[in-house]
Amino acid sequence: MSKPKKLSFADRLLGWFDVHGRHDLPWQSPRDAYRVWLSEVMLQQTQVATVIPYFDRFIKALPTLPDLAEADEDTVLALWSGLGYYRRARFLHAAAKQCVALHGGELPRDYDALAALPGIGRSTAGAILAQAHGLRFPILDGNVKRVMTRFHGIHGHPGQSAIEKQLWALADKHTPAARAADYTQAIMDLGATLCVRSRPACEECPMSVDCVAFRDDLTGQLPSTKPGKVTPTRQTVMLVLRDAQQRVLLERRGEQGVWAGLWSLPEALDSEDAWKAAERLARIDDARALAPFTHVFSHYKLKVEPLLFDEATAHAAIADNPRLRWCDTGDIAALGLPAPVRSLLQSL
DNA sequence: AACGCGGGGCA
DNA sequence: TGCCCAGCGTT
Repeated sequence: MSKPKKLSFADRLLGWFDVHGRHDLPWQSPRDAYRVWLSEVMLQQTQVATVIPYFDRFIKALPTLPDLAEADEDTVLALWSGLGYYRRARFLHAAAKQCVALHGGELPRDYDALAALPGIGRSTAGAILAQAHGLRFPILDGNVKRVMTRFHGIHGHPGQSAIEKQLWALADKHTPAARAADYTQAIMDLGATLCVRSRPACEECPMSVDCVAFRDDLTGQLPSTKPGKVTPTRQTVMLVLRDAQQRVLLERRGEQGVWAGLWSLPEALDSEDAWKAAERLARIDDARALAPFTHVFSHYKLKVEPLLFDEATAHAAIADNPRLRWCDTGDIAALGLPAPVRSLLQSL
């Protein structure tokens, strides 16, 4: 006796959808390509609840694709007003005109022709073909990405091309030949109502029995967040000139750029430059490298190599420079210093 | 205040 | 190819 065959991803999802899915969205009835297209473009940027009134208003004013093509741009933009991403409204308008000019006033049923229209990429083309015509095409919007990364336990930011490729393959694998329209709506509904970004409702989710993220308690880590931009690393040598009274020479930074206006240490590009710079500031004869450290800014990292010049004797000339001053510990406490510089000086 | 959203456009 | 952008909603 053979075991009962395990339900496929699509079958389980569709079973849930029939009971709990959304069946009364305005673009579901009547479900034509123009309405699906409009809803998809609006939904690229905005959630269902917000989209509905905009969709209703838009479709009432411009009920068919030729109506949109003939409308003037101001009308289209006015109907879009409040949704943001106005370039999409312009693409929508331009695509409608192209459909009138090239495709008999209808959206093409051919994937390549559809994806060639402005504002329609792979996912939107798939959604239109699946939802309006029941054709087996996958979609990969934010909902599907979230469901796939969690269900399969895919680590790595979905924006990375390798991850995205993997997600497309999984989205395609799970898309059934039968009920393609319902499946497309079902997976979006799952992502929008249960498999939400924070605090997903796994207890109610029909897919959790086979979901890797649920099994391994990873729903909080998946999908992986966008990695911080690879920040460039810059280097600097900070000069710690200390005189016989243990005072340190501080230099006020310029008004532009990082740490603007703060008191900091004189800097040099490298250790060779550091000697020259130090000799301009004081009479010195000995240097000792201190422990280097890296300071992280939002947009770059700064590797700091501090160089200590002890027993420095100030040149008379620098006394006249208001941007330079010899400070003892008490002075330093009262001045605005960048945190890493303060910390460096305290460690001396 | 930071992040995410699909697709287009640019290096 | 990878990256930046748009404008608003969500967290």
